Amino acid sequence: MKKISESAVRRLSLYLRLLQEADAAGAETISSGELAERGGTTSAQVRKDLSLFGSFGKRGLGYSVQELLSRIRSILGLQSRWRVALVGAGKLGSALFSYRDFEARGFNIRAVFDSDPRKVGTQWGGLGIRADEEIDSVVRAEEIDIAIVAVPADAAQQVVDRLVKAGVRGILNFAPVRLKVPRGVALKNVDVTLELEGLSFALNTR
Amino acid sequence: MKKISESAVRRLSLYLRLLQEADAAGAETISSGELAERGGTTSAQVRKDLSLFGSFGKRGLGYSVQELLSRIRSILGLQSRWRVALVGAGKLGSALFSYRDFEARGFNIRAVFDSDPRKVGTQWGGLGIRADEEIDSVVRAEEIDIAIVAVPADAAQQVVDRLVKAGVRGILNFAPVRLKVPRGVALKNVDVTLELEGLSFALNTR
DNA sequence: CGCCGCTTGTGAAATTCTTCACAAGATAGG
DNA sequence: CCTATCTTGTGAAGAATTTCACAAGCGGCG
Repeated sequence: MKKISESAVRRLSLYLRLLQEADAAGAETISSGELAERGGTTSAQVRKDLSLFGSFGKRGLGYSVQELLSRIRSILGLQSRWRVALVGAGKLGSALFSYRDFEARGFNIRAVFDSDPRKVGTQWGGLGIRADEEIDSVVRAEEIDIAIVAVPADAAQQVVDRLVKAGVRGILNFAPVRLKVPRGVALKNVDVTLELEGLSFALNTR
Repeated sequence: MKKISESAVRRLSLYLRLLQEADAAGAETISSGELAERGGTTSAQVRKDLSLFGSFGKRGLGYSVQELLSRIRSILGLQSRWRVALVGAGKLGSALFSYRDFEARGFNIRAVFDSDPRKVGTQWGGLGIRADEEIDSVVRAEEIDIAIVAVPADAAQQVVDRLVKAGVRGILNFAPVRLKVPRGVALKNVDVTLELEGLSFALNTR
C-alpha cells in the first residue's frame, strides 16, 4: 500500500462533510467539479485523491453521493465508533465536551479526567470526572483508543505519557507544546496561537 | 519577494516558541540542530526556512537567541499588537477569551459579539458583549484587524460577510464550514472534527 | 443505432518542498 | 599563527504533490 499524504487525508475528510451536505440537500449524485468548487480545490485534485483508494465514479455521471459517503467513511475508519477520553475539564475541555457533533461523527467520549481534586467526582452529562491518577485503569477498562488533551502546556507531557502507557493509540493535543510520543502512536496538534501567527504573517506581508 | 509556503510559516512560528523556551532557560545561543531536535524537524530544514528571510547565524556558533527571537517576531509581524474581535460568546468563545496567552503573544481582544440578546450587554472581563448587528460600527471604531469566529456553522458565513464588510483582514474560523472570503482577506480554519478523522485514518490503516 | 455532451481515471509534466553535501566563516587551544 | 572542530548558508539533487490533458466510458436523444 502506497503512502497517503496528510493533506490528502484532510481533503477526504472535507469531501465527507461536503457529501453529507449534498446528501442533506437531496443530491443523488455529484461530480468531482462540484466537490472541488465547494471544497475550494480542483476537480483533478478530487479525482486524484479518490483514485488513491479505488474508482468509485461513473464516467459521464459523477459519483453516487451515497456510495461515496460510505466509501470515504470506510477509508477514514469511521464505520464504527471510536472510544475517546477527554483529559482536562477546564473551559476548553468543557467546550469540547459539549460539542455534540463529535458524537454524530463517531467519536464517543467515555471518560473525562482532571487533576483538580475539587472537580474530581462531579458529573458531566452523566459521566463522573476522574483523577489523572486513574488514567491507567480507566483507559484500560473502557478500552479507550483516542485521547483529547486539553490541559496546560506544562502538564501535557506527563498526561500523554500516562495515556500512552495505558494503551491509547491516538492523541489530539491542544496544549501549545511539542509532545513526544513513541512511534505507533498517532499525534495531532491543534495550536490556535500558531494559526493566529499565520494570519499575522499574511497580514504583515502585503 | 518569493512565495513563502504555509508550512514554512508554521515552522517559523514553532521556532519562535522554542526560542522563547530556550531564552527562559537562559540560553544565549542555539544551533539549527538544537532547534530541529526540539521542533521535530531537521537542521537543514531550519536553516532553509531561516535563509528565506536572511542570514541570521554565525558559522561555528549558531544563532543568537535574542536576535533570532526578534527577527522571527518581525518576520511574522508580531512587533506590534493586533486588534482582535471575538464573535460567538458560547463555550468555545469563552474558552478562547479566557486563554490569556493570546495577549502575551500580541493578540489583543478588543470586542466580543454574540447573537443571543440575553448575552448582549453582559460583561466579560471588562468588555461588554455586543450584538452581531453592531459588528460593522464597532469593528470600524476599534480598528479591528483580525476576527475569531466561534459561532455555529450555519451562522458563520453571515458573520464573516459582516466582518469583511467592516474591514477585517484576517479571520480565524472555528466553525466546520468552508467559508467564502474575497481575495485579500486571509482565512485560517481550525477544525477539530477534521483532526479527529485524521487520527481515525491513522489508527485504521495499520 | 449512432452521435453528442459530459465526466471519470490516470500517465506524464510541472511545480513545490525537503534533504543532501560541502565550501567557507568562526572560535578555541596550543 | 596554525590546526582542529563547529556550524552556517546554499546550490543541486531528490522526493512529493499538484496540475495538465486526454482516451475512454456512460447516458440521452433523435
